[in-house]
Amino acid sequence: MSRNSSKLSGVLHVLLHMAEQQAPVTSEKLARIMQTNAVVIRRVMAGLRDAGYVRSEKGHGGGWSMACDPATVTLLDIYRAIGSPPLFAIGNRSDNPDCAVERAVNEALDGPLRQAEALLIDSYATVTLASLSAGFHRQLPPDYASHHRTD
Amino acid sequence: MSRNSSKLSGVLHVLLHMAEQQAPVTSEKLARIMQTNAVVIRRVMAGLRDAGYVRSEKGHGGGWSMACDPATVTLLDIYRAIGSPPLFAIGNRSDNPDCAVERAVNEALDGPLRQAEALLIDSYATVTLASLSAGFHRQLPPDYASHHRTD
DNA sequence: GACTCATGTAACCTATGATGTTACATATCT
DNA sequence: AGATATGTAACATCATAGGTTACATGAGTC
Repeated sequence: MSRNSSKLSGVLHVLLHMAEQQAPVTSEKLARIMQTNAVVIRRVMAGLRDAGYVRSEKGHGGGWSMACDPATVTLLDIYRAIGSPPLFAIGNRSDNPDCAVERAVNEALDGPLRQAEALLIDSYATVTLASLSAGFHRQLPPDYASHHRTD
Repeated sequence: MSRNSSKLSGVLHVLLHMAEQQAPVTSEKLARIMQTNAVVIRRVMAGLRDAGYVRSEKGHGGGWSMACDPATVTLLDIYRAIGSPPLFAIGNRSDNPDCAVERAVNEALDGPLRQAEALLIDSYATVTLASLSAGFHRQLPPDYASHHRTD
């Protein structure tokens, strides 16, 4: 794992796996795929459920399933659904500095940062879950499931 | 302080203050300006010294002083001198995933990330310390020192 | 030479955040 | 009733950044 974790990357991974399944998938199975804990899955999926992108059902035969059309949901939608976590590791030391020097530094750094943020947001807005799935099936046509036993 | 700290922002602040001074400035004074510890200052300045942008002198009258022409040193130079810390808070869960789904996700996220990185790097390469100083003097012409007593 | 001031650096402490884990309540299906 | 799942709080663990102390070294002052 790289040092800068990304809920986004993990959530997308989970979503694509779910989209491949007809029946609901349990947190346990998803956790096995993601090599993490079922509670962690539930935590991170809560945002998607509240946003209406997935559905969760309790009891026998329960689990997680898609509640949206992957062709109409973008990476930006997912990013927002998980709470729009910070994109950048760098930023200003202080948001409202008394020091004029610091204000000048902040201004110089902020412009590019804002541009880069807009670029990321715009890019993610143009990629749908369906196009991600397509890209995935292109590179591995036949038996996608060979890597993860989910049962 | 915002949650994502930035050595870069802090270092630039220090540099601009130093550039205003003729005589060397001690770590203690810089620490007071930055509201931190002298050891932290020395730690972060070590990279700049090794890169030759500043000089440090021991003993009486010692401290930190500029060893470069602010007109020729860019924010990118400084960024690299402090070790090119990660720019982004998001990234891939895994760099070499066995899972084809995860590879597809990574590819989709990586492109925009790379573009955004290039944008930041290019922007910072066009801003010199001198232009930062100029921007600062423009917004506060007369007595810049009123905020920070350094003696 | 003794004294003071300053950096250089290792070692340690502390706070924070991300993630993992346990425990238990609740809902659903057989 | 019993088995299966989610929902969630509470706690444990780990990594990182930042702060602090301690002490060695070098450079001026007297």
